[in-house]
Amino acid sequence: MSIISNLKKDIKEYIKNAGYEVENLAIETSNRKDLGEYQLNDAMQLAKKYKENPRQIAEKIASELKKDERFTNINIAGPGFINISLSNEYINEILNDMNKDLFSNIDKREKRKVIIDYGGANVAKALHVGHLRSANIGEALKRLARLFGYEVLGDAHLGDYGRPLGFVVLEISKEYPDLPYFDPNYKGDYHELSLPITNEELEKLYPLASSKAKEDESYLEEGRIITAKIQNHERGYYDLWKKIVEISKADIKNVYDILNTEFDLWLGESDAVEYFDELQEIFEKKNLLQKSEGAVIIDVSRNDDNSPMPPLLFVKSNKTISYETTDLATILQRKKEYNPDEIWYVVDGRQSLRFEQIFRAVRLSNLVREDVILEHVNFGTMNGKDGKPFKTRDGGVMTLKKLIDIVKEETLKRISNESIKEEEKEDISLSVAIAALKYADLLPYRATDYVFELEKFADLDGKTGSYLLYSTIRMKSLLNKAKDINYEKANNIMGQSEKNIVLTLLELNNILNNSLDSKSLNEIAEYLYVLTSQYNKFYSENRILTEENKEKQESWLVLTKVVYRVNMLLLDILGIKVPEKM
RNA sequence: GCGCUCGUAGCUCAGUUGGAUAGAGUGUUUGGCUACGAACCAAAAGGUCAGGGGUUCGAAUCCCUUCGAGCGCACCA
Repeated sequence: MSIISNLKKDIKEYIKNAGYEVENLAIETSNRKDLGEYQLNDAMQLAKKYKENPRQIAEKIASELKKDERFTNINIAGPGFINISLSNEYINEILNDMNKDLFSNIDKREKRKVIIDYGGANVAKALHVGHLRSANIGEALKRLARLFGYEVLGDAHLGDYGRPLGFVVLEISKEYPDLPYFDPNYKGDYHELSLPITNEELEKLYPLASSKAKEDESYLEEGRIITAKIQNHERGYYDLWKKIVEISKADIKNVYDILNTEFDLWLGESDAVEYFDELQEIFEKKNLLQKSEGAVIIDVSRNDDNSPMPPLLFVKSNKTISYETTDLATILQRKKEYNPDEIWYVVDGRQSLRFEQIFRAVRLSNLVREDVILEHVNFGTMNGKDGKPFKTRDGGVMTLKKLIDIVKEETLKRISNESIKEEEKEDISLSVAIAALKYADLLPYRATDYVFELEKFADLDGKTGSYLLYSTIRMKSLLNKAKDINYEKANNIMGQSEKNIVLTLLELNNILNNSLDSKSLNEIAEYLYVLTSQYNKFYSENRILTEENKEKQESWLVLTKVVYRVNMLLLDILGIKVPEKM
């Protein structure tokens, strides 16, 4: 068990000895550091429950706490706040314990199998800034859950099955009508053909087709027909579509690689379609399918709904499968192939109604066990400064590649370290740029609506990814220079700056648990900054390598090592790689 | 119209199972490199927590209300 959990358990015991029972201990780091390091707020809450004077309760608890020599400076203030500080001996003990084994200070959880759906990339469409959050949050949640002992599969869940693909194929048929894919007499093997179209060209086709469709009804109809042809696996069209997916997937993977985002599964919507018939059977047996306006729908409304709940569209009136149905089929697929305990959908919050419909349909049909958790891990919408969906200055979409390039240019300018060779600068500036981007993206609370500002991401001073990298690299550099010094144990952590760092380290387990519970990374991002800036303050106040008091030096090096390792752990969870130098 | 989310420093955001004096970064002003890496450190200034009412020992946090913003409301995925 982690030190902090042990500590809480013991305090609960003291409260019990004083004659009171608490479920969740109300202890937190004090915001009155002049009075104590921790504040225990249970006395006031117990006063209501036991109908006693809170000051008297606090007195009784405090006298129990005073028996423990780990605590010092126990005092009572206001209506019944109990202030507690930790003894120097205990502070040193905490640090040594973390140095011995960092991971034993993180409370593991019962193993669960989780699939996280956090891709959202669409075939033949460039990844844009809107995909950043999904990738960053999903990837970090995957790593965080694994730290706690979960078995996690990340799925890219490619958008490879809708009308956009029909439009892209339609547009190719207009521009390259001579391709064998459109020749009904072609008998050869499509697999061996190479498509004379690059990914960049593919990405331009859908917007083009889409704008044409808006003006031209017959063009729209052609697109619908082709979409149906692909969905019906019609020879030629289906093969061309598979080729497009292949080209596009390679490019998407490339960008995800740069973002340190690694999927275990690269399934797409199309992979779930083979489960459609079985899905339909399940819903039919339960009598859940109804005909309405030429479509097949599922009524997912309930009597206690306080607003109209639209039905889930199962099959559209043009006989194609809706997005929601594809998701239902995917759930069936996941159940049969992976049998997860939980599925998390890291998707923009604007889709919450849709997920509500899907989840209701799952429950109505008992598609999965009742105890399987399905959760829409929603995140805030990305807008421009004007509050409208983000656009670049010329009104276009900011692609992720473009954004990465812009930030990389900024970081390149900042490299002033003379020991860095020209040929290393490219890699280093990219690493720093990715760190800056990911950190800026993960710092706000997950569900907060996102105001996208280029300056916010390109900023390299203050509370940024580059600050964390710089500081962490500096710690590593210091530890390297101290490698001939023998240091194993801290017993001289005395100064306030040093003690504050250990107190922050003590919070690690709480922070990680809170993050997993809220499925938001902002607490970890904030914690990294607090820990790092506390360390930097300490660093600027002391000269470790030339310190003559060897006990002090040894303690400081242990402290540096633990902070360094915590930083490396947390940066890894956020999906941020640390370069050797910068 | 109905529903969801929200309104905190000039700007961008934390803080919401109710805790003491509401925080950070940035920007502004100022100080610190002959230094273990100054992409750093220190300090100052900056607030009616959108307005009003309520609940209680205590409210940015919970309830009611007004104003304002964003999003969603079956055949786009």
